[in-house]
Amino acid sequence: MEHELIRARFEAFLKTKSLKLTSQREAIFERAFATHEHFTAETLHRWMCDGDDSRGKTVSRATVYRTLGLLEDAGFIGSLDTGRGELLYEHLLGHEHHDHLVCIECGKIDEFRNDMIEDLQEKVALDHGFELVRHSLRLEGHCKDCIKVVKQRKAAGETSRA
Amino acid sequence: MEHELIRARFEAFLKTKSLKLTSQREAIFERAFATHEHFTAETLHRWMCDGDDSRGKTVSRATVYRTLGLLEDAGFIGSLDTGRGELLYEHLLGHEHHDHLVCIECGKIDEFRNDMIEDLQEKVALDHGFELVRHSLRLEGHCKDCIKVVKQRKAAGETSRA
DNA sequence: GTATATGCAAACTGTTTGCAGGTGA
DNA sequence: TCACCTGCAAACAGTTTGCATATAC
Repeated sequence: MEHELIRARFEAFLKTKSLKLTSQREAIFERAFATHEHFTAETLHRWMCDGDDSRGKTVSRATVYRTLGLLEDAGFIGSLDTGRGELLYEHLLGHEHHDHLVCIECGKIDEFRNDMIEDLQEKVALDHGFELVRHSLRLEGHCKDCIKVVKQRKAAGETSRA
Repeated sequence: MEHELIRARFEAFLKTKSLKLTSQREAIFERAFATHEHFTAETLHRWMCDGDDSRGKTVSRATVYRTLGLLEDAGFIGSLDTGRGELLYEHLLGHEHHDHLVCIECGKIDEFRNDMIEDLQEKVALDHGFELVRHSLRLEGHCKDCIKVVKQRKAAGETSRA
């Protein structure tokens, strides 16, 4: 989806909700859609404070959290939890639904979509009398690059716990 | 699996790790395996303080967290995040691997197992060069009982945000 | 003009940690 | 005995909130 179009939708959304188009909301929105990575609220805040954004507009932490919540409610961005007490965001518009592969070694995140899994989930929900609203599927393991590292470490003799 | 057997495994585990069988660890272990519900560290702590446990042994919050971590590392219990900054535990022994259906209305948690989904996950990981270590799949929606409630609410006129 | 936003700092939640004293093997 | 544990309270991270001030419409 074109950036212009997404931007227009954002403005329309604010209008219909009688929310104001403030410079902060604009900056946060732009920054969130400028990246194709996943990011935490904290990361986004840092990006904006560090002037990594050309506009150099700084925004308070509170506003970042508030605005991300807003964007999520509106469906512009989605969140997935890292499994360790943090929320990762990603923009959704212009992006098909997908699930994630997370490398537990280096943190890399890959995306995938598998329609067969999606269909089976629907079926499972149905069988249990559930009306499926959303799902979160996270596959965790070692990515291509880390598999060797992990193997080497094992070969070098275990010193790990558990 | 028999309780006695699980208990024996727990003691064996402690022994092999040179960990001590303290009254606190014993009490936490027993309490965790006495329930078939999912629970948070906080909940378990409350259960124990409230003397809901016949032994009335109280244990500090810190020890509850430490012991649950221990039990998780050892594979006695598993954790799933609620999606909102809390960890839910469940005991694993005598319990096949399964995934969860969560009602976003009443919080009810159902379990399911679908081998086809499991296989497809392996396939996806393989296709991406990942070595799969674990996964977390959470289906969220409205359970049988809540579907009506939600419908009624909708019929009664939307007052919700977003 | 006024409802809505913002920034700040303080509050909150779930969890972890340092340390002095206690306890199981 | 002595390494390992515990309880406490303080520290932490991520996030939310109350309130006075600022701003979009």
